[in-house]
Amino acid sequence: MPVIEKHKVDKQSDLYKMRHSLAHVMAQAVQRLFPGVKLGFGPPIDDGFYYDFLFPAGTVLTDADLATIQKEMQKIVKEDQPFQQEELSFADAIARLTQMGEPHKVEYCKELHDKKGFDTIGFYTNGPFVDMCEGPHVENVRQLKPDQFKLHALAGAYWRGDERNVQLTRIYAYAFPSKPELKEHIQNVEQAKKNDHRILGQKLSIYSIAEEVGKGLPLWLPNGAAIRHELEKLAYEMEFAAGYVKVATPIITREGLYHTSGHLPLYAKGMYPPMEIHEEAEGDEQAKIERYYIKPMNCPHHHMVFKAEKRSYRDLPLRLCEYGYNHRFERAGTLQGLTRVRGFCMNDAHIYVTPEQLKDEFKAVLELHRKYYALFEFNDYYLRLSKWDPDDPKKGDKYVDDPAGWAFSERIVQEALEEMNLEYTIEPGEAAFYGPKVDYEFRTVTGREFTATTNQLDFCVPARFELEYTDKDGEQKTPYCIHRAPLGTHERFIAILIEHYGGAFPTWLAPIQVCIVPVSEKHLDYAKKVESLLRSDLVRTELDDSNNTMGKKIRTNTTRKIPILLILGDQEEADATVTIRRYGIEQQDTMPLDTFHTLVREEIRARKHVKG
RNA sequence: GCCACCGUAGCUCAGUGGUAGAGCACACCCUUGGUAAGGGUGAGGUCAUGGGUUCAAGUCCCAUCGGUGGCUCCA
Repeated sequence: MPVIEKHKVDKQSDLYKMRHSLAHVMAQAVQRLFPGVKLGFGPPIDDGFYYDFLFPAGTVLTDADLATIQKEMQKIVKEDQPFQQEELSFADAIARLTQMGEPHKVEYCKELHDKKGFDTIGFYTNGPFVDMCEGPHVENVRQLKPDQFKLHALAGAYWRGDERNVQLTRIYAYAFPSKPELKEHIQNVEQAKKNDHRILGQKLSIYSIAEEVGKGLPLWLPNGAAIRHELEKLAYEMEFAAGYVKVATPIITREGLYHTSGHLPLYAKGMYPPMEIHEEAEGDEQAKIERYYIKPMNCPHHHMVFKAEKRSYRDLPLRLCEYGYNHRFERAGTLQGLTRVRGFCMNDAHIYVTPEQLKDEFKAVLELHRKYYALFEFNDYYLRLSKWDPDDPKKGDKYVDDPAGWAFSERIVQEALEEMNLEYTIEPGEAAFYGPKVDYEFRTVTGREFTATTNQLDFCVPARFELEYTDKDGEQKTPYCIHRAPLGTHERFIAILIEHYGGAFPTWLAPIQVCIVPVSEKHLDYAKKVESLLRSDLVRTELDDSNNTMGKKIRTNTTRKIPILLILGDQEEADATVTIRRYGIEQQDTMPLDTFHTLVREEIRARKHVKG
């Protein structure tokens, strides 16, 4: 099955031409307002376009300048500027770009010629503006509308995305065929912000990040901890059924282990610096220093668990699982809510297998994903198969040098995907150091894409740890290892869940599952009876005994998105019934307390999602 | 880390150099209510932190800390 193409762009579409042309108009406007500015790239993107500029030294662009540039653009599109295309020989192109004083364009032009084999280079001219460009464009800037675009963001962007290069100033703009479509997009962006896990996470008291604790180190409030508990329970049940065994390993560890694993020194910058323990050795002036690191991953520890006992082929597959707490020193600027943090808890497992078991076991992992994702009703994600890049000149630093191992591993993983009938993209050069991987990619409501879970085939590290099992023939052999984390980390996964459900969780996952609303204080005794009945059955129940009117209590607990409200008044108390009001469902229902008790228990057990 | 913006009560925010404000939330009182906001009273702030300019700084300047968006969707 199908290897799918991501980001397929129709360059001949009117939308593409329009956005691309507007990018040129923006560059022209910027040149008018800031003489001496140098150009970077300026492509159309999903919701508009951007252009990168290098401003003359001392010029700092601020948000206020965006409005000015926008106005200048609106003037330009009213002028009569036809787009004219021409093809220049490579030598002429270089001469022209040099004369224009565009160093970045010269660099890219050379690359097009030297590496991509272009003989001629395209240029587009509209009015006084000339750009090296493959097009296509609209015929005349008059076809562009002054109200179809909006400059909205200013950002630093390194030339070619490499921080060793000069930093350019990027201006982002939205652009759509018409003003109403632009307006709609802006409204959608606003709406999406309301489902942002950072907003809902605070509103629903799920997590908090305190400056005093540290950036990227979230505190889980009781509501968030309840969700974590449910995910761990789910994982335990699924993994237990699939033959996994749970292990537990420490958070700090002596440095030697990370030399064995290869994390040191290669991955050191991604780890918190070591703790040093100074020990006076007896009769020795020299103090010994022992270094401990906080673990960034669980694999070395699981390998040590494997090694703790003599293993036989009869023990395999050995599936060691742990919700392990890891810390990584992520760059400050990349941290974001729960999706990018420095401390996280991973739904990790390492599966040790013989070569014969490898494919089936990898398929079983993919099957586990399928079950989880069906339960959560996820549909907005895609799979990515990451391979090594044998043509990469720096492959020696990036990948273990074992072409046969790569060929075998990649074949196994790809066959597993095919046999599971899954769609995926292929990303050459994105593999892990020790093997190919299959990642599940999600998008946040704010449009940022990230890896939710990763599954890797490791044909290398077990040997570094000298992991062995005794095979049927009595020989000592090294197992393959599958690293997998279908539920990712609590942090990212709960961020996904918050946005996926818009904070309105299914009952089993909801931090508060049932909230009891007594009609008046007279009904508190009955309400307490119902509360303790449900709580004794582990239903997360809360009683709203506040001195508020009923309407207010319903409003308050509805805005908390609690899945089930129980209304208890004279009627219910007299008949030993409850009146159920579900989140997002108009229709109310009154039923005997016993019936409700059974119903809610079953709904939670079966992890049903009752929707309106 | 780098670029831009931001930081005022638990939360959302107003306050453009001259005595720190509102709504929600919270506490207490009245109200004892039948399906999305009953009424009253009160408490709560070294205006992120530190330094500077000024007769005077939440407001202007600098630094630090923290947050938000962005840092190859490539002519």
